[in-house]
Amino acid sequence: MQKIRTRFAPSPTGYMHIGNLRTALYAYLIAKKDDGDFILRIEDTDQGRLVEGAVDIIYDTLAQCNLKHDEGPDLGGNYGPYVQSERMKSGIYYEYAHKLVEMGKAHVCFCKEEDIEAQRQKQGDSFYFVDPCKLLSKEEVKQRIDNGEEYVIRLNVEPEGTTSFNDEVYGTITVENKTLDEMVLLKSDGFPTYNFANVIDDHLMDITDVVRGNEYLSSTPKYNLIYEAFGWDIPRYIHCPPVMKDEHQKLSKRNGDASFQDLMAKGYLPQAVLNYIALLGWAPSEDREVYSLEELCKAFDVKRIGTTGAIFDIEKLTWMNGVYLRNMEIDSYYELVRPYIEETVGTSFNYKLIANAIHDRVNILSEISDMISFFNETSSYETDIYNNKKAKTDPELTKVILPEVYKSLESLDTWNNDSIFTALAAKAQELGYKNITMMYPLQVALSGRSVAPGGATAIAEILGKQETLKRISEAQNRL
RNA sequence: GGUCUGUUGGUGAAACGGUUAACACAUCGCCCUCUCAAGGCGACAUUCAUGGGUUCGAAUCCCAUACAGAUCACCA
Repeated sequence: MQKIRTRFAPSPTGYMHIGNLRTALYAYLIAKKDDGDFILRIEDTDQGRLVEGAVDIIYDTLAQCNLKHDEGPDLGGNYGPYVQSERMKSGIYYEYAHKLVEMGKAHVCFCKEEDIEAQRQKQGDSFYFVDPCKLLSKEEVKQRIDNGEEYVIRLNVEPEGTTSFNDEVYGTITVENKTLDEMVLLKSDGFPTYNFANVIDDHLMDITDVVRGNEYLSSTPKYNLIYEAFGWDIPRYIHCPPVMKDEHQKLSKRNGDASFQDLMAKGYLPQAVLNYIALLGWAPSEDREVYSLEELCKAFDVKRIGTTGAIFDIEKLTWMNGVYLRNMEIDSYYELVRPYIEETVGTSFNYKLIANAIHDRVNILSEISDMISFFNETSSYETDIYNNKKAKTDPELTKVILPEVYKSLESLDTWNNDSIFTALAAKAQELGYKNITMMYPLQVALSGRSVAPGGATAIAEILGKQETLKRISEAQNRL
């Protein structure tokens, strides 16, 4: 069997959007499932849209996601160059376009763009462009070119009959040829059109599976006409449904939607993002959702790609990110979280203890700061924060609880979560309270919050004996 | 407007003519519990856009309608 080769062919716009990343993921999975090659090709023929550093964003994203390409501008390979603007320099597109003319599959056209447009306006929907230049004799064409007249090369299309192709996800699609234009292959400035360059490159690079967004579904018959004109093999097509922002709009830069970079900045993990977007438009055959990249390679099946646009749900991504954080190997987790902890709390506390306290509570890294900021100092609060139904506490009761807590802790020699808890639980029993009645006021005294990450005793352990006692006294003074 | 494609709960989705229409997120309960989480348990679509067929039997097949998206460039 022929080796599978897929490609990711982004244009460097300086923004890796989620739909694009997913297309890259699918292309990668399709190749890797069968030990194929995944190729990166940069499509930068639109010089006007070129953005500084944009190519690096593409490299960085693929690297962060561990989507390793086998060939590309940075790695080289047997099918280079891998940057379209460089390929253009060798004149391949020009040559292939003219070859098609010689073969009688395309023709030179001198029509003015404005004239065609005017005609289109006049005739409306019934418009079908019949190119008078098709009838020109070879000699006349040559002469006009020699005279310096501008021209384009257009594909010949017979208006009769239909063209159909098979898409792996959408099935067989048939269109009438008369709806197909005699598309421009080579522009009057000598540059190829995107569609033409794409076909030439894919063929020259031996791409077996073309993976792209379903917005290309309508133009695929045109692509096939080019393949057929050359007598080339048509690749397998895998058109992916769009990733939507809501029912009506795709996720896009224009709408200010999150890019991959934005998600990273918010503290999402690349693996979680990848896992989540794999599930947008594709469903595994087993009842499972959490997959590593490797596992995705095995489980992925083109046949299970859906046909309808999927709305990007940040809440589910957030949940999944939390799953990744919780499932992480503990030392990696410490290292990952350490900078976030030290950034808001400094190095005066044991970062591992704090990391443990927030382990089950963090879904995205950017939440950490707010979660633990009270370790620096408690924010101001009203005394009615001590009113707690479940703990049956109120400010008055707190006035008697806090001194008891203080006394118990003051005499404690061993300072850790267990010893603190044991001492307070014993005290509670002695006084005839439920544990929570002792713990809740302590939590408030130490954190200034009604809700805190970790129990009161865990917080006390992290703060240390001295700071704990100090905060209890301060809290008493406020009452 | 022409052409192409699609339509299962708030969201992602499964189902390949016969099930009480999986599962996950979210939501809401309960349990656990020193708060909140995490974890456990449970609730949540009499119904698969609508209307017709075909069939003993339809979310699944066919046809119409509605709605949505894509595409109709010398842009990529």
